[in-house]
Amino acid sequence: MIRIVHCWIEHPVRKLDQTFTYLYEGNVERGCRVQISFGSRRLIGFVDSVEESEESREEIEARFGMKLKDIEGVLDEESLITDELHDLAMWMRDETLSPAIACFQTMLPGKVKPAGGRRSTVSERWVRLSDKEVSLTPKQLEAYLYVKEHQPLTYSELRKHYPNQARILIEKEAVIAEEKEREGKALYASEPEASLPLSAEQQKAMDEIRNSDDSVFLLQGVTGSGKTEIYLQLAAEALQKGKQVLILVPEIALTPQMISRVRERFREGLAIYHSGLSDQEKYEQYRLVKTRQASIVVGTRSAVFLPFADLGLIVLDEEHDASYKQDSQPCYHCRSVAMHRGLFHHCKVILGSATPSLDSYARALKKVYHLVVLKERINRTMPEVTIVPVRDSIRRGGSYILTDVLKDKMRDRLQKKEQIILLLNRRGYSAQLRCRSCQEVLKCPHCDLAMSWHHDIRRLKCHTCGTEMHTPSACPVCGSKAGFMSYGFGTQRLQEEVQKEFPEARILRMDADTTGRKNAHAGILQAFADHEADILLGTQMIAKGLDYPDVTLVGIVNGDEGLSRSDFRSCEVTFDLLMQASGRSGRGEKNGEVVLQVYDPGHYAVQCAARQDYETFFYQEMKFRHAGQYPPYTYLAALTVSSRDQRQTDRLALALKASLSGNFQVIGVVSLLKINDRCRSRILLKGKDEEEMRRAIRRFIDETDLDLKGLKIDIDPLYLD
DNA sequence: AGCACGCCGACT
DNA sequence: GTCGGCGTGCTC
Repeated sequence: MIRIVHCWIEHPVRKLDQTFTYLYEGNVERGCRVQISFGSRRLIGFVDSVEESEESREEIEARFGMKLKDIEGVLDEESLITDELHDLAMWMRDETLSPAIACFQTMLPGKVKPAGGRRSTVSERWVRLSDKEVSLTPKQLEAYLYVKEHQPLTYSELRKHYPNQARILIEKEAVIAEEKEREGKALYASEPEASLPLSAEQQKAMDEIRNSDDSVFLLQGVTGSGKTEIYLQLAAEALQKGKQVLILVPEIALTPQMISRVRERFREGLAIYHSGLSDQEKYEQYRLVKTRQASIVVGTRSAVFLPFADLGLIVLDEEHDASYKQDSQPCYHCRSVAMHRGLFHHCKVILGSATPSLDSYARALKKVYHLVVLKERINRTMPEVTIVPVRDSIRRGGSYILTDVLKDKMRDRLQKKEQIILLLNRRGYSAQLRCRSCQEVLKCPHCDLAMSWHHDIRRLKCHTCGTEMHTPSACPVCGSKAGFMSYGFGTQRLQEEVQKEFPEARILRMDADTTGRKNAHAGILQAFADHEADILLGTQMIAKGLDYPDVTLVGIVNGDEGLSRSDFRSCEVTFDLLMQASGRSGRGEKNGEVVLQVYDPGHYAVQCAARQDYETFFYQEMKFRHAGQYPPYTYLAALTVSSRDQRQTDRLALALKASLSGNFQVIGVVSLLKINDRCRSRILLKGKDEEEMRRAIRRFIDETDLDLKGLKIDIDPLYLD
């Protein structure tokens, strides 16, 4: 018998996004990686399907009308993916219009990706008793009995207890040592904590979800209303039925509280999965899920692809968060994938947020999702919000960084020994430098964006590509040596200002510059939780999820800066940020307060956030979206072309525009800013029928003979600038 | 993407 | 006469 094997080729080229047929006489199944020769090169293939045939090789080749090569070797004994995940990859290929192999690569942990990555897995030495009788010294006998009691155990653990005996036991063959693939350990609570009592409102929400036959729920609960407890109690029920649970969070480093609450609650194994893990660690967590040693997973976007066999619940916390969308190929949205998997497993999917995305809330109002609302905070108090117009402060000769109102309130809280969070959504010291002579902003040599001055390292940084450099002695535009003026301010400058104003205060700064090291997030947050500082100051990364009972004042320094962006979602993003950040205040016994320093105090995003009024914001923003025919009233698809050469970029973009037509608008070509030395141009499709736009793009890809490298397709893009 | 094959200009 | 330019096209 011979096997006819159809494989995807490890090649990200669009033209090669098809299966190629090989022959193999040994055993191989769908979802294994295979070594093949392709043209003159040796590549890895990923098996899509296998046909068993009794025909001769010649008969098969005649049937296919071509000569077929043999598979040179099989890399995996068992399939890396379930049939469900295989279908999911195919669905993603359709949905995101990206090559199948790119979908498989996204789904699998680095170690077992079809392409790239170090293949070898880390192994570990394990010891167990042999059945050989040998004479031992008393100390050796003690070690021998230790193995007997604790086996199987690792060699390194035996060495820890019996450093001098371990090797001799193996030499005497009293115990056998063998190498095994290293396994991860699931986390458990040895003594699970009891559920917290639910408020009447929580109980009602819980019952509504539990007793409904709907599959997708939008749980909208104001910050501090106790959504997590509902997740945990629903999870407990699913686990009790022997099912698995997936809890998705936007960014793992910022949710230590979520992890510890999940870990302390259940006796079942917990796996943690996020992009900060090394390939080996990811692989271990993946194995934990596959072997069902872990029944519950807390993870970020990529965790949605773990090989669950029997999911009982999927939770997507902070469902509006932009990090659920991958902005490189395949540009998938974790929310859609989660719902797709929920459908397959017949399990409930809970989308949770205080500020649902407009798209989700609109769907909930249309009853596509089942809307469940929590209106009250557990402690029944909402923070008191003060809007402070920065212009007034400037007009009166005050600071444009810290207004007097904010300073007074900070002084008051510091005196009471309560904690303060200050949010400024910009890193660095100053935002930009301008030439004193020609007034041009100093830009990154690789991107069309302003360089930011970082005072601590006395260098300029590009926040987009990471380039660092010294201040040039002459202006690169006009050549003048007149020097530069700084404009705008970032977290470093804010820290300096606050320290000047409150010399006694202990300040922690948290932004991309102070959290570069692994686990630096956790360290800073822990220090703040332990009251090692009075003020936590940082970028938007401190706006999400944190829960510190002694924080009674949150100051948002440049609250509405986001409104000046040109993106159609900028109001929504700003509103979310203000709401989320305000929610960090007054979560404990003491009443909380929030100060919003803004330039446009009348803007509806600011006004609604100050009143914690999601509904009014929603309807206002929907009017704006309707007027501009933006999502959720229409669907968008962004096609971005990039290359080193502006002319080449334009050529492909224009060809794209010329050949795309259908019942949708084609907007552009728009030239975007250069990033990392790549010129970029974009075309935007806007229409009522998403599938029709996909069909048109697919047709173009199939029929064009242009070189499509550098083309990024993003169906339903989140940001346009 | 590679790496063939392929059809025209300047050299020993 | 040949060496080699990189244009076009294929890879089971």
